[in-house]
Amino acid sequence: MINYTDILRQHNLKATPQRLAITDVLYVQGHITIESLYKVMVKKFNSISLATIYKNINLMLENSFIQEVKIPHAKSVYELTKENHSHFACEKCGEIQDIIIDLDNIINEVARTNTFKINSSDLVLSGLCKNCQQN
Amino acid sequence: MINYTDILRQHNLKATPQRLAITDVLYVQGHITIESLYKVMVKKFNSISLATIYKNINLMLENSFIQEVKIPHAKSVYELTKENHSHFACEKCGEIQDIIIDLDNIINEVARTNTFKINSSDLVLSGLCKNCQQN
DNA sequence: CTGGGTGCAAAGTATTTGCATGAAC
DNA sequence: GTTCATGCAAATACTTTGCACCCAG
Repeated sequence: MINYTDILRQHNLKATPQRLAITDVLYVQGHITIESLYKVMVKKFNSISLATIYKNINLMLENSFIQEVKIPHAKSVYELTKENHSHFACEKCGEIQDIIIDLDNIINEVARTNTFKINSSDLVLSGLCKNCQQN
Repeated sequence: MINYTDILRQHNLKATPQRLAITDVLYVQGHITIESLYKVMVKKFNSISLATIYKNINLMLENSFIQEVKIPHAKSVYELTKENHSHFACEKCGEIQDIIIDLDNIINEVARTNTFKINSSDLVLSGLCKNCQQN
């Protein structure tokens, strides 16, 4: 388990056991829904409340400590903020994978042929993961 | 106003005035949230209920007659199904624009270097539209 | 000690469901 | 006439808020 105490403090968040556990879960799982996060957290803190989950997720989002990823036809997942990347979502099992895709050429091309200024891009590819192709 | 009666019937949906109005609004507006759609519909049918909006949106989604577009940091919008395209979302005024981007090369490249099979892609670019860059 | 965090309960918002009436076909 | 849609009200799901108590710093 990575020590996120200092990182939380840099984001002006007290390093409570609940928050350390949330960051640890995010680190280990990579991507997780609110519902699954709550289920995992209840195992560690049997009296934790959903309100605590929501409050912390929202604080961490405001801080850009984590990011929300909106998945077509599924619930949003949350992940620790890292360098730009895209996502693959398995339509059958729901697994989410990070994928590194260089979108710079595309974004530059779009910027050149349009009147708007692009600040960020969100790409989700959907399909079947290796396991789900076979079963 | 385009006549969507036959198209609705092809999707096994009765062509009620409410449904024709929803399709017309989607056609004219391009992209709309549930909330805005409801406000527009109330002007046309003063006793329409939100339940009718949701039931019809859900039916049309199941039919692939319309699509949901999930926008980062904003509410989902709905649009009539058309050929593959991506979206631009203005972070300031919320305007959504369709953009045609050829992602085939990228998707082929990703498919070649990964173990999953890709069925669809959802790309949303965010930034500032022409107007919002100036004001 | 002090300020912020947690957990509970209640409130608020979003969405779905059941059912009687009414309209499409 | 039959089937399905609408609109209302109630139910469910999801998320936020207020507050008393508690813990990190």
